[in-house]
Amino acid sequence: MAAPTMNDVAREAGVALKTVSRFVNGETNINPAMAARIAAAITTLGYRRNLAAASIRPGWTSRTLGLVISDLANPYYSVLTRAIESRAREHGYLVISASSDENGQQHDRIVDRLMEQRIDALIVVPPRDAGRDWSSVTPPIPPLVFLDRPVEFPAADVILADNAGGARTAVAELVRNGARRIAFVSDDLSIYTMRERHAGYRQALAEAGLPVDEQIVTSSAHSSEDAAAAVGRLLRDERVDAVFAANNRASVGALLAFREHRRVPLIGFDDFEAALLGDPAVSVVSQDIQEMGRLAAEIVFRRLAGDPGAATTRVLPTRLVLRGSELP
Amino acid sequence: MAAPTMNDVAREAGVALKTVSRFVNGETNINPAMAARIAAAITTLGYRRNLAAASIRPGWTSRTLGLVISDLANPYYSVLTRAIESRAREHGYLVISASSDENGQQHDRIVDRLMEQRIDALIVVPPRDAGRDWSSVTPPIPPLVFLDRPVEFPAADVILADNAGGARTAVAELVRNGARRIAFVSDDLSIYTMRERHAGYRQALAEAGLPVDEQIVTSSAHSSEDAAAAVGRLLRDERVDAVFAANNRASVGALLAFREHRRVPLIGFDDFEAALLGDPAVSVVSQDIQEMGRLAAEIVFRRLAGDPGAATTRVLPTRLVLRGSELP
DNA sequence: TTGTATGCGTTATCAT
DNA sequence: ATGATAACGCATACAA
Repeated sequence: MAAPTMNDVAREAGVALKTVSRFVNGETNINPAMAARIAAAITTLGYRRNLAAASIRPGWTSRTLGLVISDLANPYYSVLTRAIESRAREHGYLVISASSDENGQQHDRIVDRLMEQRIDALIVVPPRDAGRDWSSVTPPIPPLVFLDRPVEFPAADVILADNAGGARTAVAELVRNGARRIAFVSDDLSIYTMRERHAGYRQALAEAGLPVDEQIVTSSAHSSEDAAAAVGRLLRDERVDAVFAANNRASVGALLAFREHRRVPLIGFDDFEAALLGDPAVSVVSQDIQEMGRLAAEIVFRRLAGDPGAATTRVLPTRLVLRGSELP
Repeated sequence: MAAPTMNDVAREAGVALKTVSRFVNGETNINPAMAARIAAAITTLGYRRNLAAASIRPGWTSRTLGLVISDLANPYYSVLTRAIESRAREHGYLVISASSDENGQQHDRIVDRLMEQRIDALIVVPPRDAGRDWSSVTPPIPPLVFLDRPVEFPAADVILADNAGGARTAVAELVRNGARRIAFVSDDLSIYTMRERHAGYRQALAEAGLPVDEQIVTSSAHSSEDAAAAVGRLLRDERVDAVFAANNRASVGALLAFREHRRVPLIGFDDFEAALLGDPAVSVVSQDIQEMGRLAAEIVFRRLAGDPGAATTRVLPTRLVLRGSELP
């Protein structure tokens, strides 16, 4: 009833345990006759090797990656996860992913559990509210890559997007098209990416010699419904003549609000499926999420292969995709 | 340099291995003084237990779930995965998920690997092109749940959505609003859900006494771009007076085509983010994906708790959400 | 309450 | 080429 083991196979085939191990591990120096007997025994018994048992041997690992993101239900993270998963499988690795919901405690519990599961490497999107103090974590620590948000931890590689630069370019474009009073809609500014995009927004205004008015900056748009309500309020200000939406939820919210009030020029951060369906289609600051995932996996496997180089920080460029919604 | 083990902790604390094991497993009968020494040793050494090692002991498991879906980048599956992940964590379980890309070989490799990793249970969306012949898989097999598509395997539970019924209701609604020549747009009919929705479409037409015209049935819409092109072609037929889109990609494609040609009444299968942004908003047959994930997890943990009941097949209802696009 | 000895399924050493 | 035996990190009878 219990799962058959190598020992069972060895007995069934009338060979020694070690020979089965050799066969299973694809070693070549093995008598064809014995190999056939072993193969037959494996089939009749329905034997499957136990990788968990194998992985506790010195020099062996779980061939498993840990990934901690904010929320897999958000397309941004699911596309990212998919990209990492694809690369991982090319290397024979499986991915264990889990969502922190931006909750520091939940994040920490997940990380602890993944470490106990002995994942070979860890890719982490740090949660909004701090989470674990990495600097106090004692080695050995598996290869560690932070995504999207920087963390003070010398041993880890970091991959960021050019959030500030992308936002700045987008807002400058709105200004170039004649906007003078541009509203800013984002999720909580305690989130690094939101802060950076907000900084880019302010920088663009400053460069254009335009004033920053906190009345038209709102950072409470967690869902698209929140964002729709917020933009609705902002549009009551007749002088608001454009909107910069700092994430895809905010963009969707702006579109919803436009339906009920009035349309103004809009650029959003992050591409989203519905962007093409707007009339006009929605212009966005696009980041290459797949590239970020690919790069994270590449770094991880380079580290696992033994690359001892100093930790790196990569900032990926963003791209302003103009589709019409930026125009008055 | 290597990760510290229980033995290291025991030596550091000056106690026996077993006492550390007791402490780590939260047993109570333990001398407070020793407990303190052990706690200190764990901190200084940075000890973390090795769950992989623990899991090979009889009676212990990996506390890990395997999940095989089609494509995590598709919002349908990412929401599903997220729902399962949330429930799993409530039970102290981690989820290893992987995408088959509807490829039978890839699916089988993933399943094999997950079994070798000794996941405690397996949740599977069977791939389009057959994949593994489950009936030939030898026990013991972990608790197994098939999602979205039925499989001939008596030991497994199955959760389906009412694909045919949902499609039938939607098409009937289009008919009720005066449509007489309704185009059908779907992904490949080799996919079970597409076949079922197609059957519902035909049934509704039959019940309305309307003819089925294969000229306006297209099943090559894998992406929204494919779907847009297909719908564009269909709309050249002046008499096409409505579209039923059999999945969310097809719905998006229809909306794109409407922009370039003409708008006709539309109902889609599966809700999608952009549905609310259309003008009019897009009516859909909505399935409760979260409920499906929740239910899958519930069944799994009931089986893991030892429920020996016969395998069940659940068919979840769909809901027709009318938002305006169904009208002429 | 604490410790000793044994085994889980696997791979590695070293002999044959 | 094959096999006996030890070891991986952990938990559990069982003894003390």
